[in-house]
Amino acid sequence: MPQNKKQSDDKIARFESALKAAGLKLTYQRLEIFRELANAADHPTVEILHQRLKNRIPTLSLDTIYRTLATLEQHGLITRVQTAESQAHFELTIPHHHHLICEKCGRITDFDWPAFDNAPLPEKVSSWGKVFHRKAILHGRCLVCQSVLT
Amino acid sequence: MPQNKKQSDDKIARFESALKAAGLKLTYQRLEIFRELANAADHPTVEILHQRLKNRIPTLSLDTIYRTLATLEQHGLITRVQTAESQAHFELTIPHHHHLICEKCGRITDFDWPAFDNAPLPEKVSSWGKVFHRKAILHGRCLVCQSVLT
DNA sequence: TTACTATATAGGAATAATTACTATTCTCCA
DNA sequence: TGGAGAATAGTAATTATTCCTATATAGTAA
Repeated sequence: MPQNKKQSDDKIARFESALKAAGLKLTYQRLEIFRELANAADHPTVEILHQRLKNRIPTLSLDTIYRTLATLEQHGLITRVQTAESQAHFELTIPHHHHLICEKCGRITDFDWPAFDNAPLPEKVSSWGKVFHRKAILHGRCLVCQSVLT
Repeated sequence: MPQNKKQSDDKIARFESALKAAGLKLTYQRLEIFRELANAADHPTVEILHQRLKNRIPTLSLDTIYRTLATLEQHGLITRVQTAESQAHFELTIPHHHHLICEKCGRITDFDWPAFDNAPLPEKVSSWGKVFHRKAILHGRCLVCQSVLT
């Protein structure tokens, strides 16, 4: 899959220049944490990222992941996903995408909804203030969990 | 405001019968925690509820609030609000309402958006599974925070 | 390259939010 | 009104996250 490889390289390249532009140092840890998140189809937690990365980087500390994610979030490179769980989930910053959340397994799936992105907002909203981002979150049960009892 | 008083009584009455129907005991603490949440215009955290209630109920423990909210959430009477903060926020369960979140002060404001509630979902969603609830979350800056520097 | 300086990391300690434990109290029903 | 089971208060424990500090590293300039 040369196309996916190419896209992945693009992300890394953009990441590297974004770090430089922000005056942040390009460290092995930051690169690998970002790469892991970029390749993850799910929306991993800090703990999960640590599990996945410590094979490659045995000395990687949890604190570094927390710090790195916080730094990258501040610079808009990654986004903290809102869930009702106690552990925070993360994803690359991708505009205009929305979330399906299975209330049984908790998995978060991305989907696009251009009609929602472009729909006019209700009047009350303009009297509240200025909106920068909009997000749709759908809760339900995924096909896998529908086929499971209870 | 006899109308608001009436609505509040209605909520309490429905709450009491919901507890009975669920086989849960009607305790002073549960009633007051629910009442406080029902009257709150904001979306309080456990800590805030505790602050507000301990005037009336000095011995009320944090654990009771945590336990009570968890119980009421399990029975669908209240809802845990998804935010990026570490502390959980709660509200009465009210179908078809959405959230405006100010990225400066963090305050959560409710709004209605019937056009969103009734909009057709993208095709991909039906191949994912079955959707029970949909929610729109708008991030931006409220008028008060717009008038503040930085 | 090499040396320097400021930033980043590892590892462990500390904090914050939430949940568990247990003796006591209270609700509900007979 | 009494008794059984559920709920609470107070505290201890756990979980998620952040802080602290000595060491290591990246980026820069000679």
